[in-house]
Amino acid sequence: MSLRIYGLLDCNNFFASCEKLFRPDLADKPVVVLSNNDGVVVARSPEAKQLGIAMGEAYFKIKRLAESGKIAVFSSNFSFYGDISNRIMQMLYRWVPLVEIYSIDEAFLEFTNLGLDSETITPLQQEIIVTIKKWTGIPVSLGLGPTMTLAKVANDIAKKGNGICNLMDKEYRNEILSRIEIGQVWGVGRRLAPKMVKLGIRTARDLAAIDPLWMRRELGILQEQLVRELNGEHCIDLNNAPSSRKSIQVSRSFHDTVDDFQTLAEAVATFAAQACEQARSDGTVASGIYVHLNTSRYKESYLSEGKAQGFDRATAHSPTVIRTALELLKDLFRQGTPYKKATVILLNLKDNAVTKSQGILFDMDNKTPEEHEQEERLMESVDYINRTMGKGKLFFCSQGMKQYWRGASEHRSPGYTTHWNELPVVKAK
DNA sequence: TCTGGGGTCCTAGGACCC
DNA sequence: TCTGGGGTCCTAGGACCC
Repeated sequence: MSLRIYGLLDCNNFFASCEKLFRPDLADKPVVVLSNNDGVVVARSPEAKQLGIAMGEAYFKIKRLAESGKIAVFSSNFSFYGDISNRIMQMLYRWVPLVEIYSIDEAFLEFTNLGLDSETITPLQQEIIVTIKKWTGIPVSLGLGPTMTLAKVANDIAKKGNGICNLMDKEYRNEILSRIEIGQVWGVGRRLAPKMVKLGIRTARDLAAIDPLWMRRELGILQEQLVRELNGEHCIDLNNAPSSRKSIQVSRSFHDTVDDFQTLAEAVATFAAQACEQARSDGTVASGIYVHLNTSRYKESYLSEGKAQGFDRATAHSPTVIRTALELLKDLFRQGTPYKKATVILLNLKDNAVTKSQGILFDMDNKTPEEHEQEERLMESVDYINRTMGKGKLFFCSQGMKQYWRGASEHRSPGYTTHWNELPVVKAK
């Protein structure tokens, strides 16, 4: 068994970098991207970071700066970012056969058994980040290590430096780990960090020095793995199978609180329909649905409750799912409550083809196979129309026309690469 | 003033079974 | 007084990630 080599590639300030792509005038200017509803900052260009704008800062706090033209502000434009992300992810297979797309802006790469040595690996790292920048315009960084956890650490270092870092060497690794605060380590969040500090673990190096079995008893199996991974012992494997997600979640915070049933029902119906559309496009069906409501987390009277319901037969049929969602909503709804957010989750998703083949045995919904067939064809037509005529052309009346719950998105950039009529235009002089 | 959205996995506890 | 010991399955909640 040869030593493993993992890489983590991460796009720098991804959303902000995307927004700069087709706006050369913003090349050296501070750019920030806002969350849904233009609520808070979710991405910042290096220039914006330098101005002291924090991640998660409320938009109203920097509105002045934006209006004076000191910073450029964008609402998030996920279909655009998703498209750029795809281009980058596809490129990675030029260099490695095994890729795990970890998030919209990150991927793990496996360099094991590619015949690389300490001489050849750095030039390859360099080639990857330079080529991606040249071909897509997005700056990326690439960290290497013998485990995925160490590749993550390496990436943190790479991002702060010249874009590459290699932690394969044990001595260098230990030196780096002693400079990484415990809360920075992948898998140590805001709850675990204080616990670890109490146990005297302040840096990643401290954590690596702990007896893994003791850690298992103290904090659990994941933390045991973490200790081993930091020591170069590989526990977590690349998951490069096509992702088969187990749930689909659609939720939104409302710009203003919502206290009437009708508005809430329209939102919940819309989320249910969106989730079903996603499931159908993945070829999956849900065994159940969960509806959740909550008021503002930051108010004293914080209320957060949800309810689940199974289906007689796993389904992605919008009308059925919407009906169930609205029944659950009726149960949950409390008159006079200022709701801030609603969530719909499709649970325990299964492959539609497999479910169908077993369907005859387990059907409990009293429908004939022909009726199921009909439902499916109807959904196919709806999806077809929405795909070709534009998203949301066809919808269910329970979703409502007014959709008061929808908030602001005032700074959305054009769909440069995803909408024909928003393509950038090259002007000839 | 405002304070995102979408996932995964583990753990603990109860029900139930042999 | 004593009133087994496991195992599985499910769910809710907590923790983490980006």
